[in-house]
Amino acid sequence: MRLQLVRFQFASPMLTARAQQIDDTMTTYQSSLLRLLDERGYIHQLTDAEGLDALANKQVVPGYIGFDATAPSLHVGSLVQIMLLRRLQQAGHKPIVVMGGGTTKIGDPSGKDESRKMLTPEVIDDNIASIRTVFERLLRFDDSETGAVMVNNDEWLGALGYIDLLRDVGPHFTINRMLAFESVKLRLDREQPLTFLEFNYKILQAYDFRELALRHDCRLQMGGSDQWGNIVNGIELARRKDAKELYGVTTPLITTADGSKMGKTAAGAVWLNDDALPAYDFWQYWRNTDDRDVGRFLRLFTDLPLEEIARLEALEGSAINDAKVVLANEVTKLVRGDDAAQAAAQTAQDTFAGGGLGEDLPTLDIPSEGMRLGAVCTEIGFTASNGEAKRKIAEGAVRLDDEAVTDPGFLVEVAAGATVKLSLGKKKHGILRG
RNA sequence: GGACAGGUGGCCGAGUGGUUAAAGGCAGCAGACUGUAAAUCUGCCCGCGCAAGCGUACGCUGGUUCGAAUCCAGCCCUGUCCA
Repeated sequence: MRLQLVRFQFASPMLTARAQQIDDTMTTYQSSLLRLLDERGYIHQLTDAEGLDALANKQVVPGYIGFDATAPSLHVGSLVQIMLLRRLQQAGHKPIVVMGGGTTKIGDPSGKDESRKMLTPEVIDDNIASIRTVFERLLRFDDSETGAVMVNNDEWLGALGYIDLLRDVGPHFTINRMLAFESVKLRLDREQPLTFLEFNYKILQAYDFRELALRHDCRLQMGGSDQWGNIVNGIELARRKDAKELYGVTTPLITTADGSKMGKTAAGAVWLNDDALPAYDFWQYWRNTDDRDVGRFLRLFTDLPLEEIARLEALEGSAINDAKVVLANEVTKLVRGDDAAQAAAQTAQDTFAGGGLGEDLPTLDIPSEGMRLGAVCTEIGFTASNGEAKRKIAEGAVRLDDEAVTDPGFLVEVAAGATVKLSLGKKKHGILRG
């Protein structure tokens, strides 16, 4: 929190020399790629705007973004990067999804307080397979020139011997410069440990870019602003080793208007995979977007035309809620598919506007002998523990069929075949079935 | 290997023998106000139990004491400086 302000001050002049901060006065781009990225708000920094602009105008540019394989699903925090690959493809270029199977074995020190636990190769492979399903909705994978491909950096990192690596790329990194990295400094400033293993992450990331340039003629790496240093490292490495000209783009750190990072809720991360988070909850996340974020998010996370977005964004007062519904519909459609989006929207409509029950709400079967209200709240997932449920009940936050129930011991009974609406607060609604 | 500092609830951070399930802040949840927004005010915020109550908890293991997050010993881990 306290270091956030100096976040973008890169200490080494070497790193910033070729960077170009994008500002309002930036001249318009020639290539449809950079125009698209620029007008939709994806660009934070570019290594060589003119060079990339010219290249994108002249040929299909293969570009990649690296993703973690530490969990079976990515979450909303990665969605900007995924959308960025989608834009790349929309602009007629080739997206390369790099899964960090090899680097996951190490752990990226960026921003993290503590070292990650190491995962077994089997778990990593399963994670990658699961994550791939989301990419398949948002990108077109095929063998054509602009078809997306997914690769695992374990393919090359795994085969690399340590000595070979040291001899090959080691000479191109100085400790002096590595120490200047924000992610490294952060750890040191906090007096937290940074292992040598994690320290090496930077070298491997640079190696990825070079390897992709050789294998897939990849010319562009994109990523979050925290990846700037890694991207520049890769570019430097390829220039020195192979005399290749590569390019980098970073996106702004996408925060919500109240300053927090995207994708965290009390219940946990907002996962992209179907089986990690119900579509209804995913839809609700977007429906609850802060007013100030609506326009920005529509540009970043939907394919709606800019004129349409401008119109929605201009809505004032409670009318902006319509824009939020559109946002929720569109994003859910992209990430979860049409059906899921429609079901979630319909459920929200029925539940909130209609005051009734939507089919897509979480549902719990009540045994014939009944169930205590506190247990019901926890079982359906509205509260984390019975204690919390009881507190909420005592506070008058829990309603059955819109009637507040304040007795934590209340025995919930639902006649066979009947349904009762359970609500906790304004936003959490569910169905109890007899 | 040596000297010093430190390890507290999701995070930050008080607390040096009892009234401490542990100040305060952040995050979170709920109530009021609204628009399923923001801001603000209020309440809640370890677990189990309908409840009385019980069980866990201040790096780990033992010890002192009627009583320990607080004292002692050993160990583990982290940082800083030195070798």
